[in-house]
Amino acid sequence: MSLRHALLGLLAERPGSGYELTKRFELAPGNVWSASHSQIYPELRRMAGDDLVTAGDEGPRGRREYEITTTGFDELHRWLASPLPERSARDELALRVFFLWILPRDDVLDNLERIAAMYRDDLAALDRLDAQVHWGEGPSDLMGRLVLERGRRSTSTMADWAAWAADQVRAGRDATTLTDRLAGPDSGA
Amino acid sequence: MSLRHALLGLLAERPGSGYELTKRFELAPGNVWSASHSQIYPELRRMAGDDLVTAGDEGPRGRREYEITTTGFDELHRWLASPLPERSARDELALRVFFLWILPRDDVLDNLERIAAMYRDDLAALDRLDAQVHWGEGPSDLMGRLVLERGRRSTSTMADWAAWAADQVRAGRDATTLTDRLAGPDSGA
DNA sequence: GGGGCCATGTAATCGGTTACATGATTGA
DNA sequence: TCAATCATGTAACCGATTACATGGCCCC
Repeated sequence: MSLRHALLGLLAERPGSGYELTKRFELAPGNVWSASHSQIYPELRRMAGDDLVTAGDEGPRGRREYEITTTGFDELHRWLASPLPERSARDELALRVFFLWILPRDDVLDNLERIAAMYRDDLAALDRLDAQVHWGEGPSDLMGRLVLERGRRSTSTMADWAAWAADQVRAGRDATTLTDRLAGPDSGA
Repeated sequence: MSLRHALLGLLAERPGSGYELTKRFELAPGNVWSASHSQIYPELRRMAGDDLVTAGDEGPRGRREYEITTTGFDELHRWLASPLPERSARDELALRVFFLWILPRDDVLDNLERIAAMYRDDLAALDRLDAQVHWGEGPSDLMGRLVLERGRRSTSTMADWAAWAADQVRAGRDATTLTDRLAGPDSGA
């Protein structure tokens, strides 16, 4: 139930409406979590029902501002003190690489190179995000920068890995095992 | 619908039963994807219905072996040629770090250090996995090793990051902004 | 005989995505 | 006036997790 805690965390900084929280999500923690408004609105209601947040009166265009309660703060603290979650092991891109062996060697190389390029693009996107966020000097900004740096390091490592993986395939350590579209008469399948 | 393709990929190597595929999942691609038997059995049935696999006769204890069809191979190729998936941006651990700022400085450090230790454990687990897998010399083994190396690099980068993040907090660049349990009389909150 | 593993299934529930749907406000 | 953006909601569906449930086979 991470969405709930993410919302509590965002509201711990300052109150906000569902719409606003949806937008905030795309910025700072967008790097590590995402949520759509269709998920956020009902969740905020449920949280109000559980006394984790209080719902303000309806404003301008149906706008309703939520504020974290002391119960909400307690829950947030409880979450942060709970055992560390396992890493989830669900990476579709890596799964694809795992099965690339069924393709001819050239296609494998093409895939790995496109993957490397994609990671490099991701890295550039993170830099753009960094420039876009109005970093302050508070403690939450420090953590935000640390998490962004995490994304940068991770993405950069993956870009390097993909390039390295392409080299491994290219280097021919296994030229005879990967199926080769242009395989000579001697090399078999 | 990655599970379907993951199963096709595993069956592309050799046929197997639902039980066996569940076990195989934990090994080679366990690093990057996971699936439980309760998900695998019904999916194999549906896949048989879609002619992606053929179900063999019932064996010893209800065991039924599945084999990939040419339609299944086509679908697997189609998947590998489809546009690269976006990276999912769903990392609960990073989300937690993002909200650590609400804790006192010492607890932040404690968390980051435990996270670094966890990554180091993960890295050791990957090495154990490596030792456990019976790597052959085929093309699928090459890709398997590449994907495992991906996990190693990623995990190692994250371990370094967490240690670095702890240093950043410790280094006091922000000692006055992160709440400090032992804050002197002058430093306020 | 019994413990452990092989082997398969179902049902409830949950979190998330996608699509559908509506309308007010603001500024060019 | 019209487009963009603010602002909120619902419903269908889907993939995944958890728990429940059953029973055969093999070896000690």
